[in-house]
Amino acid sequence: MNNPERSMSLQTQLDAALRQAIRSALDRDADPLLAPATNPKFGDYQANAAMGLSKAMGQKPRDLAEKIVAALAPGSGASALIAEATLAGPGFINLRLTDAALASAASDMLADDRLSVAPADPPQRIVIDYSGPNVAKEMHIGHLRSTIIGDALARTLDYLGHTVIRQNHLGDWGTQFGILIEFLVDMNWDADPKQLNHQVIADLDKFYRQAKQRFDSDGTFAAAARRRVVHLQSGDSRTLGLWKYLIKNSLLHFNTIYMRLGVLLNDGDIRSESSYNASLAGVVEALNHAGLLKVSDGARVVYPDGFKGKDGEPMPMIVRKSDGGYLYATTDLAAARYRIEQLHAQRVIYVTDSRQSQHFAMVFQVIKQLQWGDDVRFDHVPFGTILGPDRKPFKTRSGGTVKLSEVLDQAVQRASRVVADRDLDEKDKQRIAQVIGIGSVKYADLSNDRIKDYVFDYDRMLALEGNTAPYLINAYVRIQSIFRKVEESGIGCRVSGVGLKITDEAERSLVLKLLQFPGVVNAVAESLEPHRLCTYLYELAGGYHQFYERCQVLKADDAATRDSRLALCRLVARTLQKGLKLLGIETVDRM
RNA sequence: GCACCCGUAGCUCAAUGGAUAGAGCAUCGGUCUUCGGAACCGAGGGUUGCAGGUUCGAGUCCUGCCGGGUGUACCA
Repeated sequence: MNNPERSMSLQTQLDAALRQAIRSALDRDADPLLAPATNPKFGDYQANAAMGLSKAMGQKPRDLAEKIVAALAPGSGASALIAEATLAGPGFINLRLTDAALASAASDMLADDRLSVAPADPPQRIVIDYSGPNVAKEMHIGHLRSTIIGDALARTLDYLGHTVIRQNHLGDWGTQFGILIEFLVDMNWDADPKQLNHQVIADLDKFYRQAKQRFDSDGTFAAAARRRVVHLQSGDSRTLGLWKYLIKNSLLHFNTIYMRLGVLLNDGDIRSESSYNASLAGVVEALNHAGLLKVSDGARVVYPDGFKGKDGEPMPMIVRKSDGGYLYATTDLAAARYRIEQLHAQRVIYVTDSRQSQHFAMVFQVIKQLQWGDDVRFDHVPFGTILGPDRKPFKTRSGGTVKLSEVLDQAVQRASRVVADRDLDEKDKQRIAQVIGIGSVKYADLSNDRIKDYVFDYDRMLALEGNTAPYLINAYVRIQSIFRKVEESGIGCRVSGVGLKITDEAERSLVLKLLQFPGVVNAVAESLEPHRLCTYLYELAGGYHQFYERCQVLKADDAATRDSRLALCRLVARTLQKGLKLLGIETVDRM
C-alpha cells in the first residue's frame, strides 16, 4: 500500500516532468508554476513559468514556452502523462493529460490509505496554541473560532505527518481572580475543593460579573480584591484552595464543550498562564541581559524595532508594571521560550482573533531581537469577528454574551427538525442531529476566509443547498446509499484491484477534481486557511452530483464499467469523509 | 493622529499576479420513467469603493483618497 513511487500524487509527477522539461529545454532549474487549468477548455493543467522566465533569460515568453512544449513531446518520458501540450496566449502551456494517466492516478489514490497525500519531508515539530478559554467563565461565542480553526489546522498538520503539539493557553491568572475570589470569600462561599458540579461554572460566571461591578464602584472592596491578588500570588492556602476549585470546575465545563464539539483538546494539552509564573522574572532578566530592557514611568518596558506609537515615539511593550506585576506580554514571551527550549518547536502557530495582531507582531519581534529561536517560524493566525444579524458582534437580545453551549443546543435542535420525519429510529435521529448540527456550526465558521468577519445565521449554515455541512454530508450519504443497494441486491463489488476507467466527461472531470486533494491539503497547511479545503470539498461534491446525473452506476452497461464507477464512488466518499475529518467534522451513513 | 484588516452580483461568499471575475440563495425558464429530486441544465444580474502607478498580464502588488472595523503603556 504506501509504495512512495505509486502514491506520489499526479500533480507531483507532473511537476517533476515539467521541471525536467524546463531543464532540458532551457538548461535551467525553475518552478514550472503548475496549476489546475483556470478553465476546462484550456485543458487539465497549465504551466505559467515561461512568462516569468522571459525577463531573466532575455527571450520572448512564447519562444521559451515553445521550447518547453517541444521537450514534452512524445518520447520525452512525460508522454505517459501528457496527451497534449499546447502554447497559448502570452506563453501559457496548456496540458491535457491522458485518460490512462488519470485513471491510473485515481486507482493509486484509492489503493493508498493516505489518499496520495505524501508525508511531509522532513516532518516538523509544530506547536499550535488555540482555544485558550478563561477559567471561571463559561465558554462563549468568542471562543468558537480559535477552538475550531485551531483544531482543523492541528488535524491537517498532523495528517501531513508533522508532530503536532497542542497547547491550550488557559487564562487562569490575573487581577480578575483576585476580584472573584474576594467576592466568594465575602459571601462565605465554602467550596469543597473535591466537589465537581456542572452548575458551578454558571454561578461563577454570574458572580464574576457582580464582583466586577462592585470592584468598579466600591473602593473598600477594590482594595480587598487587590490584597487578594497578593494572597493568591504568595500562595495563601484558603485563596489557593478556592482558585484550584475554580480551575477544576472550569475544566469540567471546558471538557464537556470540547467533547460536544469533537475537538482534540484534552487535559494533557493544557499549559495555562499560571504555569509560566516562575519563569516571568527570567524573561525580564533575559531582556535586561540583552540590553533591551528600559524603564519608563516606573514600568519595565522593551521597545521592539519598527513599532511607532502616538507622536512617532517608539512604542513600548510593558513586561513589568510599576507595581511589580507582570502582564500578558511577559507570559507570552515565557510561553514562547518554553516552546522553543523545552518543546523544541520548529514552528509555533497562534490562533487568536485579529485584534491581537499587533501584540503578536511585537512579541515576535522581541523574540527575534532576543535571538531565542532564529530558525523557529512564528505564525499568528488571525481571524475576524462573528457578527449577529445586525452586523455587530454577536450578542444575545439583551446584549449579553452568547454561550457556546446554547449555540450548540440550538444548532442540534434545528438539525433534528431535518431528520424528524425520516424513517429512522430515535437513537439514530439523535446521533444524526448531533453530527449535522455541530458540523454545520463548525463548517460555517471554517468555510469563510478566516480574516473576515462573518454573520452567524442558523438558517444558512443548516441549509441543504450551497456550501454547507449538510450538503456535503448528504453527498456522502447518497454514496453510502449506493453501497447499501449493492449489499441488498447481492451484486457484490470488488473493493481492491479494480481498474478504473474513464468513459464520460463527467467521470473525467470528477477524477481530475479528486486528484487535486493532496495539493489542497498542502495549501491549507501552508496558508493556514481551512476554507480552501471547504471550497474544494464543495466542488468535489458538485462534481460528484454531475457524474451521478450522467453516469449510471449500478445499471452501467457492463460489469467492468459498474465496478469502475463503484470504485470512483468509493474514492469520492473516502475523500469527502477524510476532508471533513480534517476539518473536525463527522459524517453519517443516513440522514 | 498613527498602524493593521476589510470593501467583489440584490443577499451570503469564492478566486497560488494569469486567459471571458465564479458559486449558493433569491428571480425567471428548462430536463428527467428518483441507483436518495436534498439533483441536473440554462438565463438575467459586475466600471471588483474611487483615482493613479508597477507588470506581458492586477480583484490580488505599490501610492493617495472614500467608507467600515480593530488596535494604539501598566486588562488579556
